[in-house]
Amino acid sequence: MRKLKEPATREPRSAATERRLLEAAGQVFAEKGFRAATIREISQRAGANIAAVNYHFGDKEKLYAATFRHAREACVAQFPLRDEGLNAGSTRDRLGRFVLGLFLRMLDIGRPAWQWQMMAREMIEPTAVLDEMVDEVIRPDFGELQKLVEEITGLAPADERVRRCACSVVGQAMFYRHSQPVVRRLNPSQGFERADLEELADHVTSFSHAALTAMAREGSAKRAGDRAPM
Amino acid sequence: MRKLKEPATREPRSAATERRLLEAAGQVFAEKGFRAATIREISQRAGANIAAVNYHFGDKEKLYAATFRHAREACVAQFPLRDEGLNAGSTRDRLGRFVLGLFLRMLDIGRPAWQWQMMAREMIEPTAVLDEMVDEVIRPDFGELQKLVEEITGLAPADERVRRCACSVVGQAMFYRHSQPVVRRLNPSQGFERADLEELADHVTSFSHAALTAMAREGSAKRAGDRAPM
DNA sequence: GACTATTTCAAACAACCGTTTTAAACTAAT
DNA sequence: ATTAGTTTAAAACGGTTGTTTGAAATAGTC
Repeated sequence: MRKLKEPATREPRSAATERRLLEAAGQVFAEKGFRAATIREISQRAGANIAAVNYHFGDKEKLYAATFRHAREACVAQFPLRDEGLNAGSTRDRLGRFVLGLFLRMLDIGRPAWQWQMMAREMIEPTAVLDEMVDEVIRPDFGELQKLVEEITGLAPADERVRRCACSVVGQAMFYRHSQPVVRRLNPSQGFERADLEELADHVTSFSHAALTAMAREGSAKRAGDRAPM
Repeated sequence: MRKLKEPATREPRSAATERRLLEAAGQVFAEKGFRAATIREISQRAGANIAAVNYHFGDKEKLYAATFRHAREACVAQFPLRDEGLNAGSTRDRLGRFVLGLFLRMLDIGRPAWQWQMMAREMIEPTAVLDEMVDEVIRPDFGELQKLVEEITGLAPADERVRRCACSVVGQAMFYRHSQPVVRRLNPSQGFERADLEELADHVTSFSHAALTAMAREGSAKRAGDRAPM
């Protein structure tokens, strides 16, 4: 049935078409969505035969899962949010780097543009690949942000306000991705080049930092008082 | 060809099926998306014939546009964000009412649940109905929020920070709608009942109000200085 | 009550989808 | 060169889609 020997030297033929297939599938899935995307168009863009998808990936769903995983790994590798070097500096600097990383992941023009479009589609019709992404990327990154919020506010880890503040930070950045068509219509002069993203990240950072430090003041007043952390 | 007289007394037969068709179409479009939704299922749920859609609305796209418009008008009528009575109280109270209104529009269980799912789809593949909604609903509501931000911060209307702050407020609330699958996975205990929405709105309000008042202090320091409002 | 316009119904149409099939082309080791 | 194994190619198969058709049923008017 299958080949038993695995030379593992290099994969010259089939691996190349698989890569072209993944690349084309990412673009088409992002543009059209899973249902509207056709294997015929994907194969055509990849310069492969119609049967190539079923031969290399089994069926359309498995191609979709493989494409999503491929995109996620490329994106995370390009813009890491948790790294040893990211723990240096003041809490304000660390927050700024986290927010800028979010913006670059989501909106940096160039290679991974269509990946977040697939992510947006998963928000509407979640499949198994979303669970995978939450477990392996989003939850750890979100935990890192929560720790940062705890440091700035002095709130206890179990305090629900920590999670809500982290949601507030992420939500501000996410808005420019998931509501981009509205943003572009409300403010056509808003650009999304690298410099624009740095400006937006700066705003979100100072906005959030101001809110967090204010919560630190009021939180410390309450912490000694009636509400006991769980 | 067509009827020339228009009695306009009442439309007993065809209007009823049109309404049932719109209702069913909203649910199916939200669940499956435009492409995956089938006229057969819509007609079946509405208790109408397969040809009814093409007879009453022309084709599938026109049914989609009509459905979106129908949903938008119902939602805006139920939760107005700009009203004479909403201008009373402190700026903090007005901000709180605006944010709570946003949450109720987006997440209040019951009737208009699927409408925002259609909105989310428009964010991915914008059509002409999005332009219509931006012009008639979003831009006026957003302008109201901008005026509120100007009052709290004391910034000039032309200052870009006003728009960015308004985006920060809206983005926090929008996060719980457009990233709801992620929120539910990150925090399964997060509820979306009326009481939960009020809690979330309270958090977003105080978070934003703190950031805005902080910006008011630093803004007034700068306003006397180098940067002149345009 | 007959006549006309409007609405509903069942059936069929052409087009497109994902998938399968079968054979040809290619690679690489004997 | 031959042979086995892997990859590509073209064509066809069911199945589903939006839309159209033409007749039956219903409403309103003289």
